[in-house]
Order: sequence, then structure tokens, then C-alpha cells
Amino acid sequence: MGAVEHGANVCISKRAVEGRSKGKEMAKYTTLKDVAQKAGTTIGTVSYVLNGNGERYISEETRRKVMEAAEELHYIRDKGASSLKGGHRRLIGILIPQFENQFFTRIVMAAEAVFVKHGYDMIITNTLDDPEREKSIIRRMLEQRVDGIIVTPTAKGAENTELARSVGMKMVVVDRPLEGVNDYYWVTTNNYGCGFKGIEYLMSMGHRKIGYIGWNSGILDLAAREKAALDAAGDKAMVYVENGEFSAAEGGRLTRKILEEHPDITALFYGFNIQAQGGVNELRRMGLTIGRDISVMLIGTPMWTYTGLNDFSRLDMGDFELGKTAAQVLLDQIQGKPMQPKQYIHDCSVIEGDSVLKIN
Amino acid sequence: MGAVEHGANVCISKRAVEGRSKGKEMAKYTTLKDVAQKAGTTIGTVSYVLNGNGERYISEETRRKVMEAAEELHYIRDKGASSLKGGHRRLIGILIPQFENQFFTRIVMAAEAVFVKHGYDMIITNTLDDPEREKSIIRRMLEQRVDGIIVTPTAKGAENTELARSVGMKMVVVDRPLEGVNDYYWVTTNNYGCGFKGIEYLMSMGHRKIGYIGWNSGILDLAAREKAALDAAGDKAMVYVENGEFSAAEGGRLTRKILEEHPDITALFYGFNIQAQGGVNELRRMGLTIGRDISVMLIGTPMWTYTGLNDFSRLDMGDFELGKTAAQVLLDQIQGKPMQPKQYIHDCSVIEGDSVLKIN
DNA sequence: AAGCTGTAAGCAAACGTTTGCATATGACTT
DNA sequence: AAGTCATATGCAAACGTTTGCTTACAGCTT
Repeated sequence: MGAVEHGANVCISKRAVEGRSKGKEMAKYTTLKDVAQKAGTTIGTVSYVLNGNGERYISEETRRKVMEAAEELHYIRDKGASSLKGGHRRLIGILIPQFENQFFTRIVMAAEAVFVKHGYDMIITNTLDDPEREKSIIRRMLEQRVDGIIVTPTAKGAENTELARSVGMKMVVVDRPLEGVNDYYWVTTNNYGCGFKGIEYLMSMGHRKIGYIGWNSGILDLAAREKAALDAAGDKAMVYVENGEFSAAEGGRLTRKILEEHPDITALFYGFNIQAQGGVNELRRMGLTIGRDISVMLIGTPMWTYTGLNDFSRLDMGDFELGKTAAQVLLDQIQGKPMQPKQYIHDCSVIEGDSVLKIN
Repeated sequence: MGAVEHGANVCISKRAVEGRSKGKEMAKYTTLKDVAQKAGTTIGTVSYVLNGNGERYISEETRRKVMEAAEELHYIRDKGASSLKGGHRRLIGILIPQFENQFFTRIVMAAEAVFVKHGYDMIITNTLDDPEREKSIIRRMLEQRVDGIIVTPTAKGAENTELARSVGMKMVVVDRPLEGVNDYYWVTTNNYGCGFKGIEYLMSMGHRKIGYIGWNSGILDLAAREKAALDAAGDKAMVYVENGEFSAAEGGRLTRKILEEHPDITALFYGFNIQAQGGVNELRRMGLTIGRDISVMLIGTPMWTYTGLNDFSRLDMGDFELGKTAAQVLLDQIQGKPMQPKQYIHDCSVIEGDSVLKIN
């Protein structure tokens, strides 16, 4: 086929033409009434046949006629209308910082698998770490009458989720905490443990001068990674710290800076994978071979590490596990299982690769 | 803060306790009626104050009382209920193959920016290229009464979108076509042009023995990349083709295979970035330096190429542009602008990097 | 004094669904 | 023959909104 120019198609359906004359026209759906009419019965009966879950007697004859009519008329139930009378909308709201970060897309994919299996749809949005945006998104999700929310909050998350909590919305917080709030469901990684294990591993490989590069997030729980790194080093090793913004470019800049200031550093520990990406680029541009001239330890499993060059040593955060747990905990709440707000803390595990050289 | 063990929190809100006794309990929302009661007025008036767009006289006094009552009672309008009476739900459905593919997340992010600005929410789902899943997702989106759908269809997309088209749902197809259907809005890349330009560029750099690695998608428009590659080569160059599945591992396997069978190949052209990822890994494992021992050309701008090692020569597909256009075209339809089904074809452009060596 | 006009707010129908209640028939018990 | 089932269906209220229609009053013009 010659795909370059097909030429715009001029065929327009009859419906479109009618619509245009009236200005904005909307999709037209068949209603229960239409189906009832065609099947020669009443709305109530049709409702029972198509969506009913009570125990009501319906003859085979009627059932068949209703089914046929619904099929022919392309009946599609209006979930908004049905949720008016009690019942769930089967809709979940998800707020993550950014789609571009694999850590979050993995969480979402894992959660999605659970939700799809249970017949739930998801409204997914990037907050881009903007609290204003987070606030308005949450409000909009409530307006859509979602059955529950999964959120990785911004720094103002506690305040922004207040409205949701005030109406009793089911909620699961993932990764970052809701600071200042205490009775909520929280699925997260053991950030402190993560930082601790990272330094522990580097020390076990003989490193004593280590650079830690992190993010000034304003989120206490994330800062725990840094604190843990220092605690793990104790007086057995020296950990130099550089914090900056959450971007690849910044990671590169901090990497150059820390190595200039402390040329005796033998290993770098990156707390955040976006920064690590820029950092690793920078190291390679500087002509250093990772795992030989300099050792590198990461937190997380970003896509850019799949380059065939290094099989990076890192702390696996169990991304998929987090998403799966979050979805399961939210569903349990929605389905009314007796349970209490609680923290589900997943431990990190060290994955040994080739980016850390054993010295001495 | 010591983040390791906080100990599960035992504080439970009163609401939670009440809820538990009744088994599954739902979020309880304030209604217009509640607000009207508190403000000492009627439902209709409240509706006008809070959401009305008609021209109705409301005194400042009443407006103030209503606003206050709504605020105090945390009123949140039910969009499902409001959309019953005409009106839009301000909800868009988006179907993409996979979140893990940056090409699609970029499209979604660009579209999201447009939708958020106009106050629309999005239901986003991965089809995972599974037609069954695609079909049920589309049905569910219709049940949620989305105002429009953006879809990158699977191979059975034409059939699966039939229901949506039959109810007059606004729709924009992105990237892959709807085969066999002809009056639809399609925002896509010029796949043929992409393939053509890639080979053209390689030839301009002196390459005459080129390997093309692609995907047996069953989607004709994607196969145009391969056809274009062959057309561009004509009798001036030799293009060897290997097709396989859509995975990184397969990309690696095909790379090894094609080089074994045709050791005189000087450049590889990857039609799909997932395969390229595995292919590039394989090349590096084989000890080849890209841009020196072997030349590589990609289509797209995947995240894994940001490694600081190669600045890959590639065909930019204008990912963000596609998403932006798709969202804009869908909104135009929803807002009833007079328009006709049409194809919006974005051209690819060659981005020159360092992965293609100039020879002879 | 009748008729406008401008301002303000109440009333109730309608949207598409679910579901408790009532009705209707035939068959089986006592 | 009256009573009780089991089966099958109809009816209408309710859910939370929106919006056209009505009412009410006050200040104008003729």
C-alpha cells in the first residue's frame, strides 16, 4: 500500500450531517425504555434481565426477547444513572506525579491489572508535583463519584486530600506519606531501610568514601534515605551529600560537583533515579567506566538502565508489588472488608549487578 | 525522623467504626437539597448559584448564603447526575497499548495537558494489544458515558470500535489506523515517509548494505515502514529484512541473526524502539561500538537511549505533537465545530546523532 | 388603574436507572 | 371452595441534577 497520501476522505455519515445543522450534537444512547418498548415489556423487567442481581422470576421467553432487543438497539447502560440509586460506579481515581517515571507507571500497570479483573475503570492523572493541580484533580474525581482513590501525594497532599477524607472517600496513599495525618492506608517502600542497605552494601564492597546524591523534596519520608545513608556509614565510612532538584540535568550537575569537591570518592549512591540518569550520563561523558573507575548504586529500576552496558547494582523497590498491594487494599475497603488504616511497608532488596567494584 | 518502624496506627475514625458495623458503607455526599435547606432556599436556586450558566437573577444575599452553606457542607456536585439532563460529563476515554512505551506516555501527557486545561478528566487504559481487552474497555467507557475516545487500536480495532461508532461517539484514532473503515479522524505519523527518510539518510552517509528489523504486527500501516525502506533503497542499496515479535528480546535475537547471515551489513535500521532496545544491548554485548563498528538508526525517541553513550541518530515522530493534535481534534468535535473526518499526518524528521558513521 | 419591565425565587418535570410493592395467573394443597 | 404456593410481570418512587414555567413584587410609564 502507498501510505503517504491517501487524500482526506470526503464521506460523511448521515448522522454527522444531521448533527452539524444543529450545531453541537451529542452521542445518542438507547435507553431501557426503548428496549422495553421493542421487547414488549416494561422498564423494570428489562433492568432486571440486563443488570439485575436481585432474585426475580423472568420467563425464558421474556429474557430472550429483551436480550435480542438490547442487542439490536445497541443498549449500553448508563453507569452514572445507575450509581444514583446507591451502587458503585466502578471507577477508581489514580494520581501519580508523572507518567514519564517508570516507577509510577509500573505501579499503575500493576494496579490496573487488579482493577480490570474486578471490572473497575480508572481515571489516571499526572499531578506533575503541582499541589494546585492535585487539589483540582481530586475535586474533579469526587465529582465523577469515583469509588476510591490511589494517590502519591505532593508536598501539600495532606491538605489537598482533606476534602476526599471528609466525605469518607476510600483512599490508599502510595509511596510518599501524608504528613501530619495519621489514620490512613499507606503502601510504601521502606525508604530508611533502602538508604541503609545501599550504604551497607557499598561498605561491604570496601567503599569508605561515598557520595550521596538526592532531592530536596520537602517530603520528610524521602529525606529518610539520606539520613539512613549517614546512619549506616556511622564512623566507619564517610558519606558526602549533595541535594538538588528532581531532574536529570541536576543529577549531572551534582555528580560533577561532588566529584570535583571530593576527588577521593570511590562510589556514588543515587537516591532518585531521574537524577541518576543524568549522573550516569555525566560520568560516561567524563570518560569514566562505571564499575571500574567509579562505582554506582541506584534506587529503583528505571528503563534507561537497560543498555546492555551495565547491569546496575541497585535497590529493588518492588514497584509492581506496591501497585498490586495498593489496588488490593483499596478494593478491600470498597468491598467493605473489616479493616483498619494501616501501613504496608515493602522492603527493598539489593540486586547485585556489575556497577559496584569490589575494592581492597 | 526514624522511618523504619512507626508501628501500625490504631486510631480509627468514628465514621470507620460506624461503617464497619453495617458492613460495606459508602461515601456520603451532601446534595443540593441539603445545601438549599441550610441556606433557606430551594434546590433550583442553589443549582443556579453553584453550577448554573443560564441567565437567572440571584440576589447577592442569596448567593452568599448558598456559597457559605455549600462550603460548610462540603458540597460536591455529582457529574453523573448532571449529565442525565443533557450536558457533558467532561470525561475522555483513552486507550493505548502500554504505559511502558514512552511513545504512548508522551502522547498521553501531551493530550492530558490539553484536556486538563479544558476541565476534562481522562479514563486511561492499557489494551496490552489484546483485542478482547480492548473490546470490553470500550464498552465500559461507553457505560461511563465519556464524551469522546482517543484510541490506538489493536489489530481488531475496526471491529471493536464499531459499537462506539454506532452510538455516534466522538473518536480520534492515533498512530495506527482502523483498517477497513474510512470516515474517521486519524492522527498519525507518516510511516512510509519515516521508513523512506531513514534509508535515505543511511544511504547519504554511504551505507549500501543495510539491515531492517521490524515487527509482524498484522497492521498494514506499520508494515509501510518496511516497504518504504525497500523502495528508498531501490537498486542503489541492499536492504535485508528480519521481522519478528514486539519485544526487546526478539530485537536482540533478530540482530544477531541478521548479522550472522549478512556479515557485510554496515548499518541497522530499527523500525520499532522496543526491538531496538534489545538490539542495541546485543550489539554492545557483541563488543561492537555503535557509530564506529556498526551504524544504527532508530524510529522514535525512547528513554533508554538517554545513556550518555550514544546520541542516537533517529527519526523523530513528534510524539507530543501527536497527542496534542489528537486532543485538540477530539475537543473540536465535542464542542461541535463544523468539521469532517480527516487524516492529520505528522511528518517524521531525521535527527542526526552520532550512531551513524559516514563511510567512503 | 392598567400595563409594562426588571429583579428574585419557587415549583415541578425530566433525565435513566434500580427495586420494593402490588397484581395476576395457574397449580397444588387442605 | 378457600387458601397457599410458585412463577411472572407491571407500577411507581426514588436517586441528584437542570431548566422552563410560574409567581411575586416594586417601580415605571401611559
